[in-house]
Amino acid sequence: MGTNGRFHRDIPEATVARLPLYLRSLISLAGAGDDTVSSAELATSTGVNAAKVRKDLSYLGSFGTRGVGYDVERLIFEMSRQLGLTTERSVVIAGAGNLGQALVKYRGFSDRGFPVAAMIDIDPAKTGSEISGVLVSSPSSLPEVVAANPGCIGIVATPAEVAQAVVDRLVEAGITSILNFAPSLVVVPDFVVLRQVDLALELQVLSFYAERNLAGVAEALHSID
Amino acid sequence: MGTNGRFHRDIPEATVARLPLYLRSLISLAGAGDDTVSSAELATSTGVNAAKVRKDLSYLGSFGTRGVGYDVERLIFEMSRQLGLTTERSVVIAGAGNLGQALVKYRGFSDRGFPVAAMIDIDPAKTGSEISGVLVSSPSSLPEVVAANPGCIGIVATPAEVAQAVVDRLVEAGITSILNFAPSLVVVPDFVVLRQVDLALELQVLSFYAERNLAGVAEALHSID
DNA sequence: TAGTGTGAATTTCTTCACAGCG
DNA sequence: CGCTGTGAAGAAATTCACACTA
Repeated sequence: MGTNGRFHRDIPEATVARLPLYLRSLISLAGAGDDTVSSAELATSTGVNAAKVRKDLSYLGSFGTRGVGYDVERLIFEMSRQLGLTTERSVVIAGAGNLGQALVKYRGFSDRGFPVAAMIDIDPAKTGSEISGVLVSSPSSLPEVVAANPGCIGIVATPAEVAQAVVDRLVEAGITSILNFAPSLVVVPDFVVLRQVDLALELQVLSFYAERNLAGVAEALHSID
Repeated sequence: MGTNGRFHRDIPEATVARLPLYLRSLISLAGAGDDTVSSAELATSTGVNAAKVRKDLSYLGSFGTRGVGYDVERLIFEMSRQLGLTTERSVVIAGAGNLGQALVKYRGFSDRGFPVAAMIDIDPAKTGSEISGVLVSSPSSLPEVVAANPGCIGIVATPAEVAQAVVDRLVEAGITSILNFAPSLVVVPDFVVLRQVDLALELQVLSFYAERNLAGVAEALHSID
């Protein structure tokens, strides 16, 4: 309600899902030396239409200058703040199978401010070893890991059958943000934030649109958009 | 328009994104020997509310029986048909780096009907080798690969900088469905269906909700939902 | 009677269009 | 003049609630 602008409450979900998109673009603009950007430019560089860009940005406050555009650095700052990216948040990957190993080796997380602090696996053949410089620990060491990485995000990269049990242990150990890659429903207490990513589901959705060639309709960002 | 039921046109996007969820659940129910299921049961097993389940299923046609529920096998059949899963669709992964290698080794795709037919990489040190039984070919062999796998889906697992160029080559080679894991905007012609999955973006969205602990609000299926 | 199918109400998201300001 | 910021219109998605029927 507060019209004060410093802290605009309740940013719509759809907008939140697009903020990282703008941020990505802004960082690249900043790298290219641009210091202002218009909603139209952000629109072409993100694939979101200009009116939507303006409305989305307006939820952060009024940081634009009429006739000019937005200050790139300022927007990066405000957006990072809203996204909670000012404090680095590390990641704990549960499951050192194919997907888990891939995710540790993948640069994408650490490059964008989410370093992998640890991996967890039940297999005693794996625990104690390092993958890509990250130690694989047994589930029993979860509480210590969480204590050493406050506010960390748990990533579930285990088979679907054990996903719920794994999530329960993560929550028990104090993790309150979870990204689940296992294709199964998991339930969490109210105070835990959960997101699901199902890679095969994406292929099935593609398959649907491929069948009828309604391209463009399917162009959506993961799941949300 | 057609009230005939055999082929309900224009299923809403939001519904399409949930069909794979129902399918996953139905397959597991079928495996457990259930032959009917109610919207309430599907609701609890997918995390979607019951009214939404019924509305979604109604887009496929009227396959339920009042007072009883839905026939599991029938629903699986109709849903698979709508999703275009009756003909197997293979996948070509562009980029044999960490993410690409992870995806080939990952069972999730082939287990759910999307076998990996080939990998493509420019690095001559990689081409010719096999990863997880899949041959890594050079980009020049793309046309043959596509010809050998009609209707295949292209997966882009390359660095962001080259994603657009890679997508262009895929399209040129005849691929019309693309799943892009590179965190960058890519543009495709109208007849090509594109979906984006940005893993770090998911973490950023989690970070947003973690910051304000508005849990539950964030519970959404990637992707889109 | 138990559970579907669906119009109608509601909420959320998108798009339009333009007043207002630098 | 150019571009933001935003009310208001419009579209899409969700939820309600209940008539209907196997």
